[in-house]
Amino acid sequence: MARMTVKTLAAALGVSPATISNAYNRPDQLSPQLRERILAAAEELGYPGPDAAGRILRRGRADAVGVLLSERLSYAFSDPFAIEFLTGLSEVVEEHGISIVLMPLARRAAGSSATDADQSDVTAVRHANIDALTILSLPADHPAAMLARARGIRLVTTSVSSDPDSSWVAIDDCAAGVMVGEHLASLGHRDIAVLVETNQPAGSPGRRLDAAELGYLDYAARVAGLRQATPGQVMIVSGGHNSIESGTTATTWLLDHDQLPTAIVGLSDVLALGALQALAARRLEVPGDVSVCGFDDIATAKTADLTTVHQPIHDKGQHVGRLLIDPESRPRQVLLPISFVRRGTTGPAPR
Amino acid sequence: MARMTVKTLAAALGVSPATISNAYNRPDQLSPQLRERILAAAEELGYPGPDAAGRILRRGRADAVGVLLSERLSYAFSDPFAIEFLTGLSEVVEEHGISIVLMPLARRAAGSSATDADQSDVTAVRHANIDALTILSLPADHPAAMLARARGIRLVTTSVSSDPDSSWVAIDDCAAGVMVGEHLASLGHRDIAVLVETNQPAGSPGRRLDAAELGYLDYAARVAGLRQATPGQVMIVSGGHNSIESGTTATTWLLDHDQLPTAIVGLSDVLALGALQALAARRLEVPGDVSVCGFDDIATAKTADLTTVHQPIHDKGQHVGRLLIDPESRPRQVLLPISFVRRGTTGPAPR
DNA sequence: TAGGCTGACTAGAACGATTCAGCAGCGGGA
DNA sequence: TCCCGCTGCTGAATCGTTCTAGTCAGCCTA
Repeated sequence: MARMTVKTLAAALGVSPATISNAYNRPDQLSPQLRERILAAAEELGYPGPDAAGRILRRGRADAVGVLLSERLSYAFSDPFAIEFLTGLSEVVEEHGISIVLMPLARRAAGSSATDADQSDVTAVRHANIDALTILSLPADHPAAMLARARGIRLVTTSVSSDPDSSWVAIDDCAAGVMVGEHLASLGHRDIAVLVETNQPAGSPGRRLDAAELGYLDYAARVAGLRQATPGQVMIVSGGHNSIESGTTATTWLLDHDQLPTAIVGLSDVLALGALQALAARRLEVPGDVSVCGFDDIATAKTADLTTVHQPIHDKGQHVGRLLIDPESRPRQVLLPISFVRRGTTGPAPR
Repeated sequence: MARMTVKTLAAALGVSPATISNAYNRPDQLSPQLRERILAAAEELGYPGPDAAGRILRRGRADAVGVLLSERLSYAFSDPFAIEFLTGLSEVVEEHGISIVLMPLARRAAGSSATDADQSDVTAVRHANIDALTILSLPADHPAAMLARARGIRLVTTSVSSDPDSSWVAIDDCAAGVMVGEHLASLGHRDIAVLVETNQPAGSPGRRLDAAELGYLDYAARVAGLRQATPGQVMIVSGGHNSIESGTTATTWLLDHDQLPTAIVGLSDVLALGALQALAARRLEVPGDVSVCGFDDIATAKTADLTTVHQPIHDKGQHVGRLLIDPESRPRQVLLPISFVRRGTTGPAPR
């Protein structure tokens, strides 16, 4: 038997396709008896209801929003920040029956392009059937974002932008950096290392970065703020993508290269937690020998007694969710409050 | 200016729409010069590439797989099992450039239906544009699963089924239950309480369930196995959906109703962890006063020194991922190994 | 009885792309 | 010289639905 469509079912029942459609989507447009008859026939003939693809094409709406988490989808799931963000986001969108599409951002096989960001393959967002998109931990001028804009997909980013036509929900990353910088400066730290994430594959060796290499980084403003508020030198190190493991790798690199500063700042809490692990493994006292500080205040930061900058991650997700499903397309900007949280991992710089 | 489509771009360039399509999808079908010319014109005229909806309708493939996690999407993110499963799943699918669609399962507003499961609204899976679907923590005969089958969507479930036409990746839940039962029996426990999840809203009060009420439960086999291997009585209690909080609620209910057994079995590790918290809050010794045991062996089970039944969650996600994207549609079944992990939360029954 | 209104249903045109069969034109082998 | 096959491109059909603009019969009102 041929595939059942709205047309074949209509033919079988001797009614118009439009009526079948109405039976499913607008019950008030036809008599209850006929509707019952149609639904019964659908059941009997095995018509599974309107096809999603056809429906979406015609209606011009997918009832789904996209989330681009980071270079590798699978990394995101081990990132408490991403999880908490997603929780807030999903609370809002699921309330409206909207689905969430998580898209991979494959690395292009042969990369002869100039910039780092260009290396990622955005076909997934090109082919994705979504009404709106949000990107996390990616700069607002990332190719994926540009493509979304070009495709006419509502875009909500998570970093401050001066463009009044863009929607975003963000914190003042520079101010956050300043908070940490001032705190460390007041404690006498003049030699600081910053742990950043890079989109290097897992297990990459630690390495030192030039400030210029930070361009691609979504959180570059944090480093800028830190630098601004700190009288001493700031070295930038990375151990790979955003994870505890990378924090450990980067910190171990510092230790192995005899570059141990008096304070280590993880650009995210997980990186800072990784630093704590590496230091513990080498029997170094925190904050006696080294101070450690993070950003974001994820749940485990509290457990680990990590000094950090709090931001309302869950709220952020909710706000983004609201903007994503908002039918009125006027761009909106939301700046969320942050606060410095002093805990036990920072102390006076050793002499 | 009118919206750019493949047709308008073709007209502007004086070529056929087919050629535009080929320029994007089959570069070998046209000369490199023309392809360049087309791509350049697209850039200049602001054509964002083929529209996703039209493309999907025509090709009959969405390049996306769906995941139905549980009653509430947002709950799933706080469930380490789901996260680990998703990690494995995403590793596989992102490798193929396939997106993951997380779908909500809204509760229907007015429920006059007979069964519990019927109460959930499956419109999300009806409208979802996906090639395959997997369901987690939901019985294989859940309406959502039935609908997926009817729609001709490949379905991969996570519980054993005798139907040779169905694909699944699962463990032997009954055997897992037996393992726990035998362990507890050998320690002299004759009075056991099982903590189960129900799809009740968050913050529901604890309550006792009849065995008959377990029908809807995906993990009913675990209870059956447990009962089978245990000589004593087994009481079933719930505090709501699968979460630490529910475990606490259910355990508190036991304490408040003077029904404290010698052993508490959480049907998942998070429920067991909740039990541990509730017991600690009441200053009860584990395993001195009460033994506690879980299922699944999530990462925190190890940290909490919780006795449990190990299953390869990450592998499970990977296997499901592979079956989801497998183009050859022959159904496949995968039974994963399990092992009992005795840790510190179980001990001899007190007299 | 004419005119207007309402409720129930329909015809047919989009929506935007992909794909298959096919058709020029051209170079080369026999 | 003839014919074959190849490259590069096109025309038209198709995917399955929804929506707009109706038609039509029946009923109420004046």
